[in-house]
Amino acid sequence: MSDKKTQLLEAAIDLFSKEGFWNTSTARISKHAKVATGTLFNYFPSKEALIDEVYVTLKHEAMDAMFQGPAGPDDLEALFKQVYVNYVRWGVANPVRFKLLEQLKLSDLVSQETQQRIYSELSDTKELFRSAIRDGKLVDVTVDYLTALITVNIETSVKYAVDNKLKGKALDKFCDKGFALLWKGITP
Amino acid sequence: MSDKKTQLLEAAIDLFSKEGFWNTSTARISKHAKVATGTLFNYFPSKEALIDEVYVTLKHEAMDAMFQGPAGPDDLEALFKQVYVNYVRWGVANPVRFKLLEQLKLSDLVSQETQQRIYSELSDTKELFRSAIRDGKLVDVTVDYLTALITVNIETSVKYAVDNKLKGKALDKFCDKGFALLWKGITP
Amino acid sequence: MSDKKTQLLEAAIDLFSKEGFWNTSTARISKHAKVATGTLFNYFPSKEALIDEVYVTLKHEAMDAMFQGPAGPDDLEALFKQVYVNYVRWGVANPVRFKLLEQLKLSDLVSQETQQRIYSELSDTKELFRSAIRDGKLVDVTVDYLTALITVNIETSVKYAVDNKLKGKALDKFCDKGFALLWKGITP
Amino acid sequence: MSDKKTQLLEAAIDLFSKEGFWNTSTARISKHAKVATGTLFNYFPSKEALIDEVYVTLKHEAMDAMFQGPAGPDDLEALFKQVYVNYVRWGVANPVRFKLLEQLKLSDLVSQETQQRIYSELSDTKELFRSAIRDGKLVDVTVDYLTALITVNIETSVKYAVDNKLKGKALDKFCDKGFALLWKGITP
DNA sequence: TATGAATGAGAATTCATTCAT
DNA sequence: TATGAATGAATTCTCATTCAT
Repeated sequence: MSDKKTQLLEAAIDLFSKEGFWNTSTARISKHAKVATGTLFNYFPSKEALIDEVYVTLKHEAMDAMFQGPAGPDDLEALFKQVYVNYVRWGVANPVRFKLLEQLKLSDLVSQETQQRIYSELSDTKELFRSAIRDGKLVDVTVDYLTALITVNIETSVKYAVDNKLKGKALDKFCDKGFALLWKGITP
Repeated sequence: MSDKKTQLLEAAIDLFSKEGFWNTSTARISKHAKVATGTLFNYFPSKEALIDEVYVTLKHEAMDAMFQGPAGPDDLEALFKQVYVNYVRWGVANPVRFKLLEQLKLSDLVSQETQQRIYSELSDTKELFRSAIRDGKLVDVTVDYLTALITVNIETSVKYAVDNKLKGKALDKFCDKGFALLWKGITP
Repeated sequence: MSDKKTQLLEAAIDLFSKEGFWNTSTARISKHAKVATGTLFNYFPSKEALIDEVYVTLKHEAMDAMFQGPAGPDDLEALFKQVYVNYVRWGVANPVRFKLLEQLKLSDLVSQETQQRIYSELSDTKELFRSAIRDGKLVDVTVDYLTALITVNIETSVKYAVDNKLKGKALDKFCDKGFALLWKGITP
Repeated sequence: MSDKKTQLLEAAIDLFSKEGFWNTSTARISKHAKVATGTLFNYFPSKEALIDEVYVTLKHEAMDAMFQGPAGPDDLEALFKQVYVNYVRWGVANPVRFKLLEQLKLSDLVSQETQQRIYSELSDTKELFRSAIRDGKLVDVTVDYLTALITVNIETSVKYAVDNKLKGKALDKFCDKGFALLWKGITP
């Protein structure tokens, strides 16, 4: 990715998280990225497109972080915990990016197409949920409802860890306890 | 509350939910409320103050709805379930207001003071949680974490019910199952 | 018509004729009219709408000037000459407005609707042409062609009189000769 | 003329006629001509210079078409008719170029120098008019006025033929009638 | 208290032109 | 000679807020 494009994305992330999307003009983003006002529009056709790309960038970073590690689909609990811990750790390590991602998700600023695109990248996970429910390994509610419940639980946990600046042993302990609680709540 | 003030708040709720906060100018709110542009500023010193008051209004409506019914602090499960069901019902009956409330909560548009004020009105509930944890009736995590988990679970449930337009028996059944899941997840 | 609206229209006419449409920004028009930049958009929803209204204003002025005088449809030649002379006189008296009108007509800047609206106000004249052709008082070509020929002849005559700053006796003489030429060209 | 220069001129003609001068950016012209944005400025020092050259190109094409054929200055009517018919035919065959030429003439976009240059190429014609007037073969008005009248008559005729898409016999007939009308109007 | 015309700073976006490669 | 990324001034239009009536 071009140098200037990266600069612009980073500047946008920085300013958006500090000041909010609507209080951050494209002019300020350009200035913060040390490029001319017109340059922004060489890389992003509109402010909306820039926001979309910020979202995709952060989402991919978060997903890359989450889906790391040795655990495979055979041991469901280990896999879930791995994702849980990975995400909490990423959030704690990148609080600005985490907060921004949360805000973007609910802001109506990301286009439908982009949200669909990201969503479709998670179809494997959804399939995993579906078969786990069918096999009686997870509680018997609709996939969508279960997915939503799990998602907000993890997000809330990350937010708590971030807000309380947990780290080291305390963070490990929090993860253990938090995941245990989640697992208890979603297994039959 | 003055007639015009109510008209303005209702017009704001209507337009905010239809078009979003940033696409709704004070001029359009005034027109929608059938008052002059200047009149809005007789009742609200600024657009931000109007948004704050919209938030307080909706939050109070939701809270009034939630904390209704016979159940008291003696039977914790019955009380929780009552709140759970009340909120889901309110959300299903007022999807526009529910959605708006959710958006406002995460938008950085409500001032810190207002959020604090609302939060402090919930101190009783928090106290209830605290003693329930101490008595071993709820899982042993911090009050803040538990409160957050319960809150997002309920919100997610309402959103699911709203999105799927559940009503009648199906809604009752969803509430039963959803609450059972929640209760299982937060009791030792 | 409101004071400010008139100021804006006059400022627009002045600047458009001096600098051209595309070199005249709305900001300069506002400043020239001694109102704030936003005020222009209280009276005209867009720059295009302003241009449209400038066109309508000038066109109506020109038409009001043309269709004055005692001659009626009974004496066709007298009527035509009256219009011819009226228009030449108006053009000579208002060279800036005349030039601007000519430019606007050919600039693609006036909306189709507005052109149609003006055109429809001339249906009487067209009807007069039609019946004169049918009665053998004018040469037998299509109404549209004849109208176009007469129009450009008059416009060319005005332009010549304007460019050469004819006035007084010289102007009268030019009108006599010019009209005689035109009349000779369009009568059988 | 260099290949790329021709491509650029043709691209400019194409886009100008489709979208207008002000809605056509140099970037789009370059892209349409399949050269880089900078290349345009290797051949034309500015957008204005490009427009000038478009004008000269089209004007020369039109003039080349007009002054063809066997008729000479001895038979004035035959010569005039030849020019008249040639121009109508060229306009009908090249409606896009004709329309563009008309627009350019009135747009203030062609520099004074260029207009002078073209004008001076027509001095022979003007001289022909002058002597014809002196010899009593054309009506006795100033050369400039007569030239202007004849010019707009022909242009109007071409426009009519173009707009009504005349061709074949209908076009021939129109030329005969139209020229007869013109000739009647400018001969004593 | 109600009105709504007026304000002017600020927003997103465009585009002719330059210049290092 | 050809390229096309970079520039930044300029443009149209918006809108929260004010204030004279």
